[in-house]
This record gives sequence, structure tokens and C-alpha cells, in this order.
Amino acid sequence: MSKNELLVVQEACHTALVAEPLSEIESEGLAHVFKALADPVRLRLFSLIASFDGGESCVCDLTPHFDVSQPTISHHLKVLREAGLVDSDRRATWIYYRVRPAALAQLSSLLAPAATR
Amino acid sequence: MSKNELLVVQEACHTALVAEPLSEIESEGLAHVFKALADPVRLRLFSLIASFDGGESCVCDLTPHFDVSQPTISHHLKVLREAGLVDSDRRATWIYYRVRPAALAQLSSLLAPAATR
DNA sequence: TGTCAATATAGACACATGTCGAAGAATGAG
DNA sequence: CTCATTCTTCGACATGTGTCTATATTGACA
Repeated sequence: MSKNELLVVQEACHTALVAEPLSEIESEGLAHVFKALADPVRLRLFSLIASFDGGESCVCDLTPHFDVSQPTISHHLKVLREAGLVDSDRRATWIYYRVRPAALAQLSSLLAPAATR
Repeated sequence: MSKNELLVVQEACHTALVAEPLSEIESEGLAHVFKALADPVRLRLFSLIASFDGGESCVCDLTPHFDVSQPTISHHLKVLREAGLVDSDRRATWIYYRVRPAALAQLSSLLAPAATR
């Protein structure tokens, strides 16, 4: 169900949301990605990670910016990762998260209004 | 609470989500807009409306494309409208919906990865 | 090995959300 | 003025989601 939702975005032939109607399948996958961005904590997490030096951050540098518990942060990071919006890898005790620029670019161009309108 | 969420997007100084961290306030407003797009039916509604000739459509032309009831369609259109993603006006018996290209453009540029990275 | 620090997972709970059918409001036709 | 049509609103219900605490896992280090 959620191997890598980013693929849905990438495989969507849609150059723009406004060009022609989405199929049911396309809309399911896209909704998954938007759902990942549809939470204030996740949005801030995402922009925080991207804003860190080097475009990446460990969880311990993110947590203090929020009023929610560490497990909740962990949960939100998982949602972002399963939507294909961020990647993570472990380095020693820490787990580093970084944004996937490709995912953003796909979404951005999908939302861009078609030029011929 | 939901006068016109589009304003939140427009007033956000962020040229990109990845440039600097979102404030709590900004993230609340943005999440509202993404939430509106985070449903398969609403995504298809949106792209359907945009794809109609003239970029607008009455509800009766949208409903037959879906398996859900007409009140449900009406509910989803309300969500899109309150997020500032579509506009509506009544002409005779029919109510026409059209997309707001400005909203899309704002979201698109917000998601576009910063060039200097 | 044992302990500590950093994250993840599990289970529970309150609240939000998508859906429906029924009823209400607005418009135009006759 | 009534009636049919189009759309919205209301109230209810099942499911989904964000949050917590408690517990597990992973790796570093003494």
C-alpha cells in the first residue's frame, strides 16, 4: 500500500492538475502525498529539515522545536518518509532525515497552472 | 477560522518551503490548504473542474463522475472553496465552480525547491 | 557484559473526517 | 402559487488520525 508513494507522483503523466482529469488511481496516490503535508507539525518538520545546514538533520535536533512528544515526532517522520517526501539513514546512534528535492519538484510542477490557459 | 485560507498562502513570505523554517502560524494555514487537496474525491473534483471547457463546471456535471452521493460532492466542494482553491457563483438554477489559478501558482512556487541548493 | 542515549514501535484514547439519507433553500417554469 | 430541479445544510455514524505513555531496539562505550 505504501511502498513508495513518490512513485505515484512520478508515474503520473499529468503535467498539471488542471490539464486533464485525474484518474481514480492517480488521485488516490496523490492524495496520500498531500495528506502527508496536511498537518502543521509535519509541514514544520519538513521545512525545518530542509532548512538545516546540509539539508539534513537528526531527530534530536528537530524535537526541541515542538511541543509534542518524541514518539509523536517519530510518527510524523514516518508518515513523511512513507510518502516519499524525506529519506533517512542511520549514522551511529543518530538517524538523519533529509528532504527529497525530486518529490517537491514533481508536486510543484503538478500544481503549476498550465501555460496555455 | 476559515474566512479565506488562500490569504495564508499569499501572506506567507516563504518563497519556498525549503528556504527557511515555517512559523507555527504559517504551518497551520498551509496545512489547511493541503488538507483540502488530501482527498481523492476532492483532487478529482478539482482537476475535473479545471479541465472543463472554460475552466468551470456546474455541480450537476461533476456528480455523475463519482460514486458518492450528491450531498457528499457538495461537502467536498465547500472544503475546496473554503481553502480558497475554487470559486463559485450561481447562474439561474445552477452553481458554477471554477479554479483559482492564483492559489495553485502560490502553492506551486512554495513547493518549488529553492534554486540555490 | 551492562548501561546509557537516541529512535522506533505498540497500544490506547479523544477527536476529526468522509459518508449517507432526510430535509431545507433558491430558482425558474407553468 | 405550486411544482420540479439544483444545490446546500443537518444529524448521525463508522473510520481515520494525532497524541500520549510504556516498551522495545539499536549502537556506543566503559
